Order: sequence, then structure tokens, then C-alpha cells
Amino acid sequence: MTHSRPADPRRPLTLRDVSEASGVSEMTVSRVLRNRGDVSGPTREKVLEAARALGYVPNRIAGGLASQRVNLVGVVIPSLSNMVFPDVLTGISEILEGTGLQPVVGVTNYAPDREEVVIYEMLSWRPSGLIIAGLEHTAAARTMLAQAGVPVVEIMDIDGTPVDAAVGISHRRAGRQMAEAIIAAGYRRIAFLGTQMPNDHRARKRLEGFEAALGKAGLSLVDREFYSGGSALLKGREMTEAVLSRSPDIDFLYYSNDMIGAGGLLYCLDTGLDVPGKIGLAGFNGMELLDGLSRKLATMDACRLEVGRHAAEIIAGKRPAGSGPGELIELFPVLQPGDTIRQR
Amino acid sequence: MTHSRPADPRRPLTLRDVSEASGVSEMTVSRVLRNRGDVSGPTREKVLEAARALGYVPNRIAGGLASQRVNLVGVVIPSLSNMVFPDVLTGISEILEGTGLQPVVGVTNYAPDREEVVIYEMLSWRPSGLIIAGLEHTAAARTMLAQAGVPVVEIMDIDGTPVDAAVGISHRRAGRQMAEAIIAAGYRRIAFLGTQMPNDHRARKRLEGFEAALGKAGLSLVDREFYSGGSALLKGREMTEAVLSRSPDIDFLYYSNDMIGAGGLLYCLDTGLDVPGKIGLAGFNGMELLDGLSRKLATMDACRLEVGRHAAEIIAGKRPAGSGPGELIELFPVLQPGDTIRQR
DNA sequence: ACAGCAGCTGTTAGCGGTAACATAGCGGAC
DNA sequence: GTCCGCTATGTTACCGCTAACAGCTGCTGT
Repeated sequence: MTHSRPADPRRPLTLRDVSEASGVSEMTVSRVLRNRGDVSGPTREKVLEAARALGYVPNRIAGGLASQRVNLVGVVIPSLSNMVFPDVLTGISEILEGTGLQPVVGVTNYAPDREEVVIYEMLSWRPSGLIIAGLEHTAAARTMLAQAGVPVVEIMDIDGTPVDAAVGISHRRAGRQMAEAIIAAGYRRIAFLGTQMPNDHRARKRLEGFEAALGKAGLSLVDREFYSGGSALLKGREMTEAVLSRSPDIDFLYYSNDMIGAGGLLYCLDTGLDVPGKIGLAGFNGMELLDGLSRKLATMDACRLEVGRHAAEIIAGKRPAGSGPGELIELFPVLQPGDTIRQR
Repeated sequence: MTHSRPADPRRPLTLRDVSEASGVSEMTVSRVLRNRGDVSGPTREKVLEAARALGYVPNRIAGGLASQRVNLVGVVIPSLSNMVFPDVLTGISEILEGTGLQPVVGVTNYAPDREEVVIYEMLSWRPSGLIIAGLEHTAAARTMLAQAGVPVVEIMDIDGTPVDAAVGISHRRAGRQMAEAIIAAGYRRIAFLGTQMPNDHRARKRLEGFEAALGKAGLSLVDREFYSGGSALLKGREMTEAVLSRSPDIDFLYYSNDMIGAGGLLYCLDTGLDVPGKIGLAGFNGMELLDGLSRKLATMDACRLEVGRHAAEIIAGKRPAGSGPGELIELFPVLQPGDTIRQR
């Protein structure tokens, strides 16, 4: 027992404890627990047995430091209650599952300075990669990302210049396509209802694309209404009521997301409006969550799962860190007309 | 430059780089960056300047190893798409915000063996505490939790024996209370609609409490229907249709969660049923999300925010790890009759 | 018989920080 | 002037693990 320590029962377990219990060196224990290198069957058994008996859990802090490798992938997103991001996370986890990599989530609440802090904290764990929503970051954040020395994937949006790689859809294009479909369906007096979030750049870009397409057709928004906070469904209802009482001749309501769109739809149905005859509605995101509504809201899928999957593949992939400008993967959302745009 | 290294520009930055750039020892840099110990104003400025100029991000892997302290709190939950858990997380983050502690989320998908793995991985980071949903775990998981040497808080449920501390509501009692309210309102032919998840122990306990109360009143469930997967709203609609066509004389539908309850409510309204006169409905969770529906679904709040807050307070608190059996905090959900239970 | 080699196990030297202690400088009380 | 006590900084020894390499077997081929 040359190396034995004072046997404080509350002292945290280390490799040495397993090593002593099983009569082999720490290195061999390490090899067994990581499945690395050659270890004979009997030794392996002995070690596993001892580790199990002691209830040993390896210390990854120490392991990470020694190996200079940490199997974490930082995922920086604006919010968890948006529903969009849990879906993205699902896509990420799905791909990361088999790779030994593990996602760690950081939430910014759409605040740029908060994002900066979250990125800093993420990088301080020296993760194997970073996935971050959006292309808009503070200068400091961009610098950190660029210097991180690990793959960085910016997701959800491709209208801009990524630091490294990017996966997402063009929200400008999405807005434009929706406008074109609405115009083609014969609607003319169109209003926009959305979130009052200066930092929701994707919603902003959709609106920009939407208005650009209206402009090209010689139209412009008849009314607009913004909200922030609260139950989205309820807000959608309230905003819709406000807009319709202010501008009763509106014939189309374009919402910045499906949730408020659904609230609006419920309002319209409750008040007996002719949807989609007299008035049409559309949202954005293609939220499966809402499939059980009486009418299917027109929407456009944001390709959430695919975005997550692609991003994770890039991180898990063989592409060497920081090599060149990185990939830019554009996905193409499909317009789902549902039951709230009239078909001619 | 006695200690200078080869100046590989891609080598990751360390304390030494900052130390050399600012002309002080590594220790002083460390002190400045952690705001610990006495450092003179000018020195502090010099160091911060150098760190900023280099874009240095401290390595917490090394820091954690050296200090034997890691400012992480593991949060182990079954799902992120349930909406319940993002709310709990919000409560946790709120409290942890000021403490320097940071939550790390692990998702188990309601699978006990997956939970075991997640706990193991969490503990391998040597977090300052663990928050975990539910009281039911595999034997191995319980052992790990008990031996972890850090505070462990089991949340959402208190019908059982916690490893350490617990914060939550009694789901048995919640089920009982709902049943009593339904019976008191005069409903007699009651059906249950819920998830087919053997590992959703809280839903199971609510149903147990519910049936126990029915039994006491000489009643029993007239019908029951289970589902798994898919859009909850849609499933609620489909299940409701199935139950009502099978048992047309049903006068109350008790759902295991608000989401499927909302689907059922929409179905009932669409088909012109008299709610709550001819048929009543109730769910569970008190989801603010659904506030915009035409009728407010009867429900019971699961105290999600409070649960998160209390759990985080225990972890952040002064209570020494593993001291005694830990606290058991019971919260009391309030029944919200909404518009779907008739009032006499 | 012996080099060569494969298979298994051990030894050494860090990884990048921080706790704990050591030390240098400096002003003031006496 | 001397000594004290304080503040500001430096030195040393790890934290628990793993990469890299160094042994030690016993078998193979010639």
C-alpha cells in the first residue's frame, strides 16, 4: 500500500482508488474506462468490477485538461420558449448522439450583450465546436468566434456574412415568397402583425422581404401592429382584434410567427369571419404543435430539424477547424398554404 | 524573455501569454480576471488591457481542476418539448443568475437508462449541484446521486422518497382534487385521456389520485384512451373523437395535460357540443401558452416557476452537501375552473 | 538460440490554472 | 531608526487525468 491515502470516506474518488482496488496502475484503469488501447480481458473485468463497486465516476475536468479535448458542443440560442429552438436542438442531438459529443445550451434572451457573455462562457469550456443562432453579433462576439480555433456554425439564417460556416434559410426570400403567394391569391389590403423585438433579425428580414415584394406589385402594408411578451396565442387574438377594428377593410393578416397567427385565426373564427374568403392569414415556422386547430394556418417551414442536423454534422465532421471561410448551406422552406389562403 | 514559448500564432492562449504581455506574474493575472485578492488599480488595468487585446478567454477546465470547484448546476429533465420544463428552467435561471452558477441541461426522453447515462455524464463534470425531475430512478442512478457529494434536488413531485431534497407538488393530491371538483359539479360519466408513457410517473400518479377519488364517490372511469407521439393538439382532437364516438354518453373528459385537453376542447367546440353544460373538460399544467383559446380550459397549475426557483435556491444556498435527508418542499397547485367545468 | 515483434502494463511529465504560503515594499507609531 | 502591519505581488506544489514512451513478457521464424 505504498501510495494509499488516508481513507476519508467522504473524499471524492479518483482513478487511484480504482487502481488500488483492482491492483493495476492508474493508466490501465484509465484505458479500460475509455476503451482505449489494449487491455487484457481479465484485467478489464477486474477494473470494471472495482469501478462499479466503488461507484467511481471519472472526472472529465481533469481528463479534458490532460487530453486537451472536451467533447462538448456549445449551442447558443435566443430562447427556449420559442419552440423553434427545442426542435433545432432535437436535430442537433440526433446527429451528435453517436459521436461522443454532447450539446450544451446557452440562452441569450435576444440580448446582444447577454449573447456576448454566453459565448465567452461557452468558449471558456474549450468546446469542440459552437453552434449559434443568427448572423448578427457584437463586434467583440464576432472576434471571439473567429479566434476560437474551433468550428463555428451560425444557424437559422443565411442573409449575411458568417464568421465560419452557416446553415439556414433566407428569411428575406421567405417573406418575399409569402407575399407573392398572397398577392397571387388576390389579396390586396394586407397588414403585418409581429413581435416588437429589435433583435429578432430573422423576423425583421422576413418583413423586409415581404414589403419588398409588396412594393414590386405596387402595394404596401395597410397596417401593422407589434407586441412583446405574454402568451403568444392571446396576443395574436388581441392584436388581430385591434387591427381589424382599426382597419376593417383589411383582407390579409401576415403574422411573424405561427403562434400569434393561430391566436388571430381563433379570433377570426370566433367572430365568424369568412376565412379564407373575406380574409386570409399566414404565419411562419410550420409548427407541428398547431396541427390540431380547426383550420390549418398557412405557413412556411423554417427547416428546424434539418438546420440542427446539418449544423451538428459540420461540427462532428472531418472538416478541420478554422479552415477557410467554411460552408454555407441554404435550405429551402416550402410554403404550406393550409386553409387560410384562398385557392383560385 | 526567459519563459517565452515558440510564438505559434495558432497556439491557444494561456494565462502565461497575458502574463508576459502585461509584465506581471500569472498569479496576478489570475487574480485580476477573477476579481479575487488585492490587486492595485494600475496593475489591474494593465492586465485587463492585455487580456482584451489578446482576446484571452480563461480556461475553466484548468481552473476547475485547480480550484476543485465547478460553477455548474446539472439539470436533468425528460424533455424540452413538453413546455413544462422550459418554464422550470426559467425559474432556475432566474435564481442562479446572480450566484455565478450556471445551469447545464440534460434530456432523458423519459427513458430510465438514458437518465442513468445523463446523470453519469453530469456528475463527471463535478457540478456544484444537481436538479433532476422526478423521484423514480434506477437503483444505479439513485446510488450515484446519493454518493455524488453535492446537493441533489428532485423536482416536480413529492409522492415518494427523495435521495436528498425535493421540491414539487403532490400529483396524487392534484388528481384527487380535480376529481372532487368534477364530481361536485355534477358530472358522473367520466373518461380519461392521456399519454401512453409508462415512465411519466407524474401523469400516472395524477390518474391514481383521480381514480381513488372517483372510487370514494362510488364512481369509476367510463372510458380511457392513450396515445403517444405526434402533435399533442391533434392527438387530443383525435382521441376525443374516438372516445365520444365509442361512449357517446360521456359527460366529462379528464386529460393528462393541457395540450391534448386543448385539442379536445377545439373538437368539442367545432362539433357544437355544449361545453361545459353537456360535457366538461379539464387538463393539467396551467399553461399560459393556451390563454388565447376561445374558452379557458379547466386546469391545475404545476407551479413550474416556483419549483425551479426553490430548487435553485437550495443548490445555491448555504446548506452543506449531503447533510442529512435534505428538505422536502411541497407546493400547492390551485385549481383553475376556467370555462369548461360548469359552476353550480 | 536469438532477434523481432506483438500484446500488455507501467512510468514520467505535463495540461492550465489556483490555494496557500512566502516575500517585498512602504508608511506610521514609538 | 526600528519594528510592525499592511498591501501588492511572486513562488511552489499540486488538482486528476492522459499522451507518449518505456519496459516486460512470451511467441515466432529462421
